[in-house]
Amino acid sequence: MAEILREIGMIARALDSISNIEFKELELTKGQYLYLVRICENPGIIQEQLLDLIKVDRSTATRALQKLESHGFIEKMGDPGNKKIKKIYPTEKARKAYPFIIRENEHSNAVALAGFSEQEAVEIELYLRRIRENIEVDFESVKKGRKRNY
Amino acid sequence: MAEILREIGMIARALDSISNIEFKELELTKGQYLYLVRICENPGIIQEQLLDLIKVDRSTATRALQKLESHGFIEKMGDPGNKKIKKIYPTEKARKAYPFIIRENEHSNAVALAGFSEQEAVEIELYLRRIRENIEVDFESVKKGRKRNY
DNA sequence: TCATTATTGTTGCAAATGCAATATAATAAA
DNA sequence: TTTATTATATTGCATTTGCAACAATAATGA
Repeated sequence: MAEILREIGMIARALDSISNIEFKELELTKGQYLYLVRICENPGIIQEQLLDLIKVDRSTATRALQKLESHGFIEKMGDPGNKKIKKIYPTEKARKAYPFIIRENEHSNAVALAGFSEQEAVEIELYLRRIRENIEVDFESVKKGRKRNY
Repeated sequence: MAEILREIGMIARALDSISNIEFKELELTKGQYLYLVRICENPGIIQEQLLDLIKVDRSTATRALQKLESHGFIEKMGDPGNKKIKKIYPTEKARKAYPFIIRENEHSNAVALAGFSEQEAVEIELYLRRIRENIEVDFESVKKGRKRNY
């Protein structure tokens, strides 16, 4: 069987590291850009849905969002219809930062896919989506404490 | 242009999270399995080469290796011919843990590639290798402080 | 209805992470 | 040879990370 875990890990760590370094000039610290882009694209999203888009621990998200809020990037609003949830909205400051993040990400994406034909790029995107869909099932269940057998 | 960064990030975080949870029964804490497998497969490797195989910060690696050593998983030995480097070797304890890690990783790999034909699996492995080779150039240079233009 | 379970969110604490600065040895350059 | 530069490894410090435990509301079921 082809081995893809290590390559994916290397790529993800390298890309994340690059982004974290480059986003310091936006006064975003480690990991925050992940939340910021998704909140800008999904204003009113709640934390639990955000977890799904990012695949990170609940508590990590709570803390990251607290920091984003205290630094004026987002606002959390309670919902009168459902007191359990808090809807998250980007501030003007976040919307200002957004294009820079996207531009950086697009650049990294282009670097990553250098030498790929349009055809190949589409193909790998589809492959990755399938892999993500495959693995998120186990992620959910292991996070909930279920044991896998192997 | 196809967008692959987010999928890769989600997959990597999910897989890493699963592994970290599952390797607690080996008394390995977050991230340590990464180093352990590579040291078992490359006995005598030095930290600097390990960074290259993993894509992580120097200082993070130092600390992870210190912990692995203090917990009896590895040994670091100075080289008489080159006093700058320290060769890293797995202990018996590490070699005992190794097969479990591999088995878990192979399982995750199989889950990730569920529904892929042999042909597709090979194809994505090659794609990922190309992407990793593309991105590691930027990783090295950004880590060294060079600014990218975009 | 009322009890049980699931969902959503937060905190305590211990640990990992990573930038910046440092140290030391090896190599290159002057 | 002496100086400058590069390679390798470590540490200080501030921060993020994440399991476990908790809290509060909502949804389900008996």
